[in-house]
Amino acid sequence: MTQTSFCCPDHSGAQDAANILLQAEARAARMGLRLTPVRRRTLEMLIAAHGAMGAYDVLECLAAEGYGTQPPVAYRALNWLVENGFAHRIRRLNAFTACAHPAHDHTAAFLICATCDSVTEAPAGAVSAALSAAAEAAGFVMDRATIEAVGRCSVCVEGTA
Amino acid sequence: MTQTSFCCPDHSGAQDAANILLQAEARAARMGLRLTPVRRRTLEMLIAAHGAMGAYDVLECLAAEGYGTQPPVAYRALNWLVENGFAHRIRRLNAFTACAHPAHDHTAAFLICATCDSVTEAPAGAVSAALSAAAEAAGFVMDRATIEAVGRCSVCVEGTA
DNA sequence: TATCTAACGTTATGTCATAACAATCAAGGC
DNA sequence: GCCTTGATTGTTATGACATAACGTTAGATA
Ligand SMILES: [Zn+2]
Ligand SMILES: [Zn+2]
Ligand SMILES: [Zn+2]
Ligand SMILES: [Zn+2]
Repeated sequence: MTQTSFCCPDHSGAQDAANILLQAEARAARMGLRLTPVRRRTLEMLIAAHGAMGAYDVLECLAAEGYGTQPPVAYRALNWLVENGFAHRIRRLNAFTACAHPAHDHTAAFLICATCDSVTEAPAGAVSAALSAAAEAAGFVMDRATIEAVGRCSVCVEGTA
Repeated sequence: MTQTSFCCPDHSGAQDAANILLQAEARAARMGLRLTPVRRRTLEMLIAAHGAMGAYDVLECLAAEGYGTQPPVAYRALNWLVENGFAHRIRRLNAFTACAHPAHDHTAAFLICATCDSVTEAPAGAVSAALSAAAEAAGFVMDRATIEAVGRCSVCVEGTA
């Protein structure tokens, strides 16, 4: 796997795959987090997938490479990656995707294309702030958020227009 | 069922249950939508539940009242309600909730309390606008969105402080 | 080395959701 | 009225997603 950049316009501004992995490794070392073989391989898969993967897709790959063959193996690795900021869960798709910016903590928003199924991580600072403000108006203290938009990506909009 | 107002502070500003149902009926009539017995009963349940209900919870109630006993019965009613703006789906909970403002189309945000499991629908105009803007910056055209915050509601914050 | 804990793997089960098809019902044209 | 047509409701069966519980292994600690 020597891919050094993404292939579609949706990701023109994203870090390339190798760079994402480097950021993740640096962060794991810095925080004393154990990026074990299963976890690391799972993360590599998510990065290479260039989009969202279901837990059972991940499991299939892991099993083919000699790791465990049962669902908890995939779910444990995926949940650990999510909890530690290396990946995100896309609830609308019941799927997971590698974080594009694992170097720093952040709330992410996802742009899900209804036509080509692509998933793009977008900066959600302003959105998160607006949501937090709306919550505060109701006396609600926000810990974390799920923010997902469904529509058409730039490629598919072009095709339709 | 003659409840005319909600019981907890989280909903102090919400329309009361009967009023929500009236709004929904008016809207159905106005738009020529068929609020059939199963659909109407399902909506009433969601309103009375005063929070989110899983599809299988709904199914259990419907079955007990003489409607169908199999999952598609509940899912069809729930999906119809969601598609036509009478209810919302809470993805984080794999559950559904009655729309608090069925009179007009809107993007909703949900405040999910991690302590007491309450779910509150909050106005999401500003949040949706911010998300739409972030999407547009990526050339993405947003159709609809899932916006859910997890944290602690005003009641539970009080208790902890 | 002895001990402790995190991580891994398994079996088994639970929960959520839909495909496919048959029966029924409401509305419009004859 | 009677038939056609599409929407709605019901069923059986299956698929997809996720976790509980427990034993084993591997790394760290003393
Ligand atoms: Zn991220
Ligand atoms: Zn697309
Ligand atoms: Zn609503
Ligand atoms: Zn609460």
